Amino acid sequence: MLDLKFIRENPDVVKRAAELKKIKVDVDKLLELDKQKRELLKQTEDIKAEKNRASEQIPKLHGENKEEILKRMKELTAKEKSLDEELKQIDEELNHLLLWVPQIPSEKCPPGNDEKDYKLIKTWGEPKKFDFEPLDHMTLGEKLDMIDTERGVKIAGSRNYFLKNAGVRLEMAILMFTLDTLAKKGFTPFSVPVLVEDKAMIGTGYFPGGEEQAYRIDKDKLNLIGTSEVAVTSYHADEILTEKDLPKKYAGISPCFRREAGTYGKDTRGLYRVHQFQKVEQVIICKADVAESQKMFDLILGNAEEVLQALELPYRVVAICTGEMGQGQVYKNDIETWMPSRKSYGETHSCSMFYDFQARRLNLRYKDAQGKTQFCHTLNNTCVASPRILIPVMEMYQNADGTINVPKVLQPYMNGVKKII
RNA sequence: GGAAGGGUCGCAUAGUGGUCGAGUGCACCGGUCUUGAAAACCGGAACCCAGUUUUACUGGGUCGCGAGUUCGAACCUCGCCCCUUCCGCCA
Repeated sequence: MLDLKFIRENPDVVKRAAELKKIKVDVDKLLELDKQKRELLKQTEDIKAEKNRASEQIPKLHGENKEEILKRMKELTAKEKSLDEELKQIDEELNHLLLWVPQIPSEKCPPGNDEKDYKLIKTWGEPKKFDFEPLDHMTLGEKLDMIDTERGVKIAGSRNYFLKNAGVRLEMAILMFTLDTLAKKGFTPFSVPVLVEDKAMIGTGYFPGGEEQAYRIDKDKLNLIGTSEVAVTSYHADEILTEKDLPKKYAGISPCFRREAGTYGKDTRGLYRVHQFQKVEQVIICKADVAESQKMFDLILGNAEEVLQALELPYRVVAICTGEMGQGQVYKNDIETWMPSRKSYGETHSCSMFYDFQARRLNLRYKDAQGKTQFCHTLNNTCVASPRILIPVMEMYQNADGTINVPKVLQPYMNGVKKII
């Protein structure tokens, strides 16, 4: 959500942002409603002020004077009621429109509409050259009895899977290694509710607009989260934090659920695109300062890179173009990790900064050093997501005989096992 | 799921229709006093919206949320949410 004052003063900037992000929102209508609202507000507040003054007098009055003023009060109340009704309608419409207004993308974002327009920021490591014909993670997983998608689909439909045996242990090892890495850097781990109310989905910017991507438990009006970001960023909603307690560095771990609507027929083989996965997510809540936000962005991007480097997986970092950015994002980088079976880099991480977009929706504030109350800035980045990360791990570490070496840093998390056979 | 009790400015509480413009205690911030601290005393302090002459002032709103009764609601009525205790069920 943007500050209404900002929209009033910069309508063209807002319209341009909506165009770049391909979001349909009638800014002129919004400003017209805003104007109407303020006019009505003035009228109803004048009436309320008169009523308040009269209320003080009434107990002191008697007889005719009193009858007269009571009559006047009745009239005022009737007028007030109809104005309030009108105001309520306009306010509802205004708030609805406001929820669609996008955050202004940073100047640094490459313009464009799809992956072709991403800008390469950096690459790390070299795609591996095998001296044998490498297998893909599915073939390896079936051979080593680590993955069973056939039965996953049998009981849960397409894009579902079982992990088994070393598959389970490998996933848990990666998650625990990542959580430990973050804990050492002062991140507080969170295990979160995966079913949340609408306000958390709206607060983090997923609703309205993302309803088709979320599983919905209608009976209880709850939604399955697609990322622990939703719960962790909402953790301090409606609170006023203190500047000296910022930044908050949080690490959420949770199962994540995505309907993958509109991706029919895309990435159907293997563990790349599935309905349920596990993720360790970094969430930052910091003071409202652009330089501080940038610093935090670099920090959480660096943390994710550090995990990939520890796993010795080649990757690259790309800047996402405006047309592919979310409504609330100011700037976004993806990390793509080399996946031999795809013969390309595949998205494994997504790092976003929001400035105060989410904080405004969540009513998440802090008192600054001068004692002024301000909206916080928020950011988040994947630290690791499984099973997608299992694709490069299994494929990069495979041997000619179909066994898989366990990355060195994960061995302590696998009871010292060095090789999956 | 059933029964009872409860939700007031950080915490604890007072408040049963107008003087609540929400009192008191603790905690907090500033000051006086003190070598310093404590104590004592004095003062201050929430949040949201609108407007203006914009480091300030004025008006409006906020006692879990929403509606109703009334000239007027923290207070009365109804609905909802949440918490506590007991019973039932249960990983």
